[in-house]
Amino acid sequence: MPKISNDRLLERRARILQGCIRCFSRKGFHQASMRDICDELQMSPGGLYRYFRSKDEIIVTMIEMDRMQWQEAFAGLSVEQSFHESLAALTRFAGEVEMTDPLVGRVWIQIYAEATTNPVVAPVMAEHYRVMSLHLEALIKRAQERGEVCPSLQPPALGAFLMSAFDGLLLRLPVDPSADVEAMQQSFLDFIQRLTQPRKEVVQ
Amino acid sequence: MPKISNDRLLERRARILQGCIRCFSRKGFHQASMRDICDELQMSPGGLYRYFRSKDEIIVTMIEMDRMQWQEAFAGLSVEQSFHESLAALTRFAGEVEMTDPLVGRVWIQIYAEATTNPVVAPVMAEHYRVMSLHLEALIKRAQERGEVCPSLQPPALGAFLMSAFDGLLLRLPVDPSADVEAMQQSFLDFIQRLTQPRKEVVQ
DNA sequence: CAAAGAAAAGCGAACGTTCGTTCTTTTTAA
DNA sequence: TTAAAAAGAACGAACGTTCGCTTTTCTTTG
Repeated sequence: MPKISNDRLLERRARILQGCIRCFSRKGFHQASMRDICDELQMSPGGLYRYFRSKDEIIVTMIEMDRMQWQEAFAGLSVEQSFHESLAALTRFAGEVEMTDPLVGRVWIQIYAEATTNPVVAPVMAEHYRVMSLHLEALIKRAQERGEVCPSLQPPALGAFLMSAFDGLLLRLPVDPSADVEAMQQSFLDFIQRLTQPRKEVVQ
Repeated sequence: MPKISNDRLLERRARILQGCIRCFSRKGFHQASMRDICDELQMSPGGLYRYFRSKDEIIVTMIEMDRMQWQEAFAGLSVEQSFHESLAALTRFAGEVEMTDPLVGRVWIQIYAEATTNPVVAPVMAEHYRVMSLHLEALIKRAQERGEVCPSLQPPALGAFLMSAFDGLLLRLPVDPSADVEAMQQSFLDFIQRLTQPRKEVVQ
């Protein structure tokens, strides 16, 4: 009874998701048909549907995998790192998993779009966003306690600002072919450093 | 010979676009069928296709209409306004045409998504983004010449940062039901004020 | 230790819908 | 009377998904 091992199953699903990213980034979520995905992966519809019950489940799984990766990224931050070192590390991580590979960035815009109308995707995406926001706000609060970030800045508002800035970068990349992701990320970090540093008046 | 007048034709097209916004925001660009749009507008496919040659042309027209509106918004800025008054005015405009009505915000995410893969939409969106960026950079340069914005900040990088922040807000709204658009816009403006104000060292 | 057996894994044709668009027909208004 | 405008039936293509069949692979057994 050749029941696939759990590791093999996860590996298969991961491989399928990679193929889906290629297809979605090439044609878009709804333009890429299940047949396209099958062709890309050299498998049959029947085989594909053994690993994902529906097209929606594919996109939902993508979001959940991303959430797990971000969870690890936040967990991997050291308390010894400064606020700006932490932000830089997170930015580097974002670049690696979402932006440097232009394929993934495109797919993320499509996931956001899908979440606006698809009732299966919406709650998963909302939860993803909520968790990310909380992580970022916690990071800001800690930085304020250590005097690295001006205490007059409200963590929820500042967190929203930072998240929006980097999310917005995601929107720009496919539309601006001349954009240099890493240079932009670095300049964003510089701006944030300048914005958040405590004022002399406040320190005194 | 009832040939429609030019005004009436434009009015018709505008009404159709409004209906499309309702449909797209409800179901998404690809999930909303031409039939859905016809039902929403109480017209027939034949009638609809008299005003738009294809579904792509609808979304392209939406982008071009938006570009014209923004062109007017930038043109309407007074040279007497301070940089931050100008930004506030633009933000208010963005709120009115794109964010306060949650329908439109959703549709814009879909337009971005469509632009990542649809070869008809992509160049129109790229041009839209390019023009917006140039306007914003020009505004920043003028502000620097008048000493309202720290001259050490690079206009292209700062412009990209500001645009990303507000674009990112667009992404957040449908995903975060608790978000208060206007409060967030205000806090963003405050952050930008703090970020851009000239430093004492530089002024001296 | 091979061969039988069983059940999961994989396949791909086929399903019923629905899609964007076209085209012929009817209505409308000058 | 006439030509534009609106209507809506009809088109072929393509969609996500299903389902019955074949292949593969591991356990069990002689």
